[in-house]
Amino acid sequence: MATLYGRLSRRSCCLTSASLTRNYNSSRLHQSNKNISNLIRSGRLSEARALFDSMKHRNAVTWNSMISGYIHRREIAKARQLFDEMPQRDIVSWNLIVSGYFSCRGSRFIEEGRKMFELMPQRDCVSWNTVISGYAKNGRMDQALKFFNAMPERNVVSSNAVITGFLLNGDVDLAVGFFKTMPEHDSASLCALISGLVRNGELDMAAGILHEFGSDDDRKDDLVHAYNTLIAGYGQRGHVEEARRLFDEIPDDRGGGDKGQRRFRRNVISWNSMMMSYVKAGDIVSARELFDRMVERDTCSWNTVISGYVQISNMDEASKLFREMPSPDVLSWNSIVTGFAQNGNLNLAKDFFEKMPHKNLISWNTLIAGYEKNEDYKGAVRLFSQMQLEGERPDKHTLSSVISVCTGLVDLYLGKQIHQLVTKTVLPDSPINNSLITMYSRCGAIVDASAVFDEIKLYKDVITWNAMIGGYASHGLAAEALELFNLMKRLKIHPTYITFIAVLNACAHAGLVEEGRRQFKSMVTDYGIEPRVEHFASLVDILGRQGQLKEAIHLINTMPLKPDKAVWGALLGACRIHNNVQLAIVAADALIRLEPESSAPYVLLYNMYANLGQWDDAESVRVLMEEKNVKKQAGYSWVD
DNA sequence: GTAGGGTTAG
Repeated sequence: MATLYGRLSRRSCCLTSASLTRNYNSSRLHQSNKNISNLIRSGRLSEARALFDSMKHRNAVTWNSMISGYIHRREIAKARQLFDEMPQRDIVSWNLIVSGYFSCRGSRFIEEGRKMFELMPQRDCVSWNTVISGYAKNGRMDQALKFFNAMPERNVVSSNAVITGFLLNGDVDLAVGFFKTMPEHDSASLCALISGLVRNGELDMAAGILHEFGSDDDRKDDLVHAYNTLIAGYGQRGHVEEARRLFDEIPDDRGGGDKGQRRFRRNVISWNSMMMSYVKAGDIVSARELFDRMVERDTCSWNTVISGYVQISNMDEASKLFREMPSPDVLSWNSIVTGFAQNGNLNLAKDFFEKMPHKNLISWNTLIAGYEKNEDYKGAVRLFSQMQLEGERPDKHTLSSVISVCTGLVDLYLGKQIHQLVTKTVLPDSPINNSLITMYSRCGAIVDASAVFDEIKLYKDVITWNAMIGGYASHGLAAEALELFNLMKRLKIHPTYITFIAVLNACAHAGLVEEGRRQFKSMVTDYGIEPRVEHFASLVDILGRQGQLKEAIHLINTMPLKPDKAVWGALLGACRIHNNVQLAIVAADALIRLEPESSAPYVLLYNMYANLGQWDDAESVRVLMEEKNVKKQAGYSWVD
């Protein structure tokens, strides 16, 4: 008995301790794996790697998690290195490495991904779908379809990837046709189709399909996703009524105890999307009404309504909500910084910026753009260097702001440095090129401006043309400006009112009265552009410079718009050139009415009298100025 | 740990 008991207990004791050890080890491994994936999820890749390196025992999941971490960061070389070092690769490792190559830009990577797919010891549905969606996302639908057709067993995911691919290429009809011939749809198929149609601007077609296929019972549980996409799509484009109609079609999620039974009902994203539609339409009252009616709000709900108040510059309400919200994230902070910066309150914007627990690139860009817009150029430059010191890499939004800063500072040296940074770090897009052209021409470097213009091979938008024509005009290069304008017209690029401001300015600088009149007329009759006060100012400038002062004042008296300070300023400048004191008094008088605090008209009149030797009159202008308590501003000299 | 779909900030 005792022997038997002893044997048994010894044996079971043995067994128990072995299995305990095994269990202990496996649960430790499991815990470490979980820690790795949590670290990766929160973006702490190097900590994950340190934990990975410290682990004595690893399994395939450990390796695969680490590989997927590198793939998410687009560090494919490191992912590949781990893949090669891995003692035993399973099918997930292979799928990961294939998807890693396909998610990198460039055909070299895609070919490598395909090569890895072909090397796979075995393949499952995921492997095939990875390749199909990889090709589809890179616009290679020929290859995607080739693999789709060659696949031994397809599932819905395969077809959904094809739909997404068609829609990324803008092939709306192919996508819809493919969807209709699919053997089975699931909620993701419908959602992929709807969101692709929305991206292609086919909102009403999307609504039709949603109503036609959305009533199938088996997908009611996820139908709300498709509705949300379409609500947001209508909202983004300002069709708030259509958005609201869809929102009202979804059964309400508030009150009532039958939540479990009703599968198709509003969720937080439906409410957020509807609020966003109102915010986009500038209807903060309706957005707020929805916000107050919501039962469950998430961070995005708060952010949406806060951004609504920021948009209408109601910073009291925006910051009140910001203080009330439970857990503000980077977006909430960025909205508040945007709001204060837009309202010219740079100090508060900076205060909030410095208090942020986490900053991202957008935080920096927001503040730098705010400084630029408020013309605190030195502050913007300080922030830009601070940003780089703190290891944040500027993107094209940053650089675009900083180029405008150089324009504001008229700092050609800094401008050239930024230009070099642009060439090294980003693919310059239209806004970047346009601000480079403006920067160079403001800094007097018209040759560099036209070099930027000439280097744009692919696409010049109308703003690019305007910037270049305006640059030539302000440098007095009327022939170049007009030549470019003619080229633009030959290329069928439709000029805007800004183009004509530049063209008229060019005529003014070159003394081309008839050409100026002709262009002004052509603007109205050939292009249907309503003349603005700036155009009249240019025309007055054109006439005035050539001494046609009577024609100029007649134009001012008969123009259909109220002449502003640019119009009267042009006349006053012309009077000075041609020594017409009588008319100068009229112009100066009008300018003083518009801007009583400005000293410029007084100084100009004073100098004119002085030039003519009429010192008594000059003195009376100075006395008048003193009486009206106008201070002479820097930059205006008593001496002409 | 791998393939397809939804909302917010510059």
